[in-house]
Amino acid sequence: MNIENAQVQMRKGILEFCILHIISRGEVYASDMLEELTSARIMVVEGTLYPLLTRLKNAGLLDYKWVESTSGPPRKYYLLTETGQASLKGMNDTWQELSDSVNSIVSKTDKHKAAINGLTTVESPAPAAETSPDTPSGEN
Amino acid sequence: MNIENAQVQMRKGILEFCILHIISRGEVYASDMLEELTSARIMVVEGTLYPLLTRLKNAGLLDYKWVESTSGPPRKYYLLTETGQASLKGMNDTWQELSDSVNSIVSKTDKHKAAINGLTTVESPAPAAETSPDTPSGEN
DNA sequence: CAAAGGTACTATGCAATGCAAGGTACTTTA
DNA sequence: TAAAGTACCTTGCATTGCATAGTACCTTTG
Repeated sequence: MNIENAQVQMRKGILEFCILHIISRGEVYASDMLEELTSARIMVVEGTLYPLLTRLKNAGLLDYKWVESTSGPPRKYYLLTETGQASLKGMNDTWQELSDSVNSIVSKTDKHKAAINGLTTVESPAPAAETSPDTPSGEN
Repeated sequence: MNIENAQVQMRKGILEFCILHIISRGEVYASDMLEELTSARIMVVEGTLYPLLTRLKNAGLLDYKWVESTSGPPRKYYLLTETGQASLKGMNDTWQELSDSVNSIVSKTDKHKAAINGLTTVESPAPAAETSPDTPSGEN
């Protein structure tokens, strides 16, 4: 997949985790969540956030209350339910383990490159590998 | 989503990234990739890995060659194409930025909890929030 | 030599989430 | 009163990881 698509795919599961974190700090409405995601360089828009909030509400992880605004329509302020807090605890572990796993693989590659280059950190292109024609069975 | 599903969702995009890293170190076949994923605590099975390898091959990121085995059927040894190497470079940045984003959000929450608890690091349960009845419009 | 076991690989439909695009509704301003 | 700003909603689609069932080759055993 191309880089943009890779970014989309890598956000799956992550966005919910981030949202639960943001809401866990106290009641907050959608626009504030978007601001914080943007400042953390996770670029999402309302069309992504509202369906996610609805899904989390329906799954029992969130509750909300309407609050009148002094400058526009009323707003939904969200907070975590106890289910949501429990879910967030679990996802903390999930994220930590996944992140450790990925970083251990990445650092093995970096060490491998360092070893090949005699401890220099300059990356040199690997020699192009020859592709032999398929043998036992045809192209899949 | 529950924790197991969260793990599945969080792997989207990540698995390809890990596979590209593993293959970037030199030609390798599927069973070795599975071993390394397992040792990094990313538990996948053949039914997940082979379709991914096929997809990456079809996308031009990988090549393979058949190699006779001394103890079973022939094996496909995979290596990255130049496209695959370029893709991996891009995904390094994608992963790094996403990881930094998530960790910044997570650490903001931790600081918030520490502030609430008067700089102790012991987590205490947040008081359950009251949910008011819906007001301007019905339940979504 | 045939059957069984081990190993390697293939194919495919499904579940689930993030996304894009179009939309409604309330409040404020001109 | 209409336009602009703000807040929220809906829905179909793209994509990947997964589970399951399957094929095929090689080695070992009977």
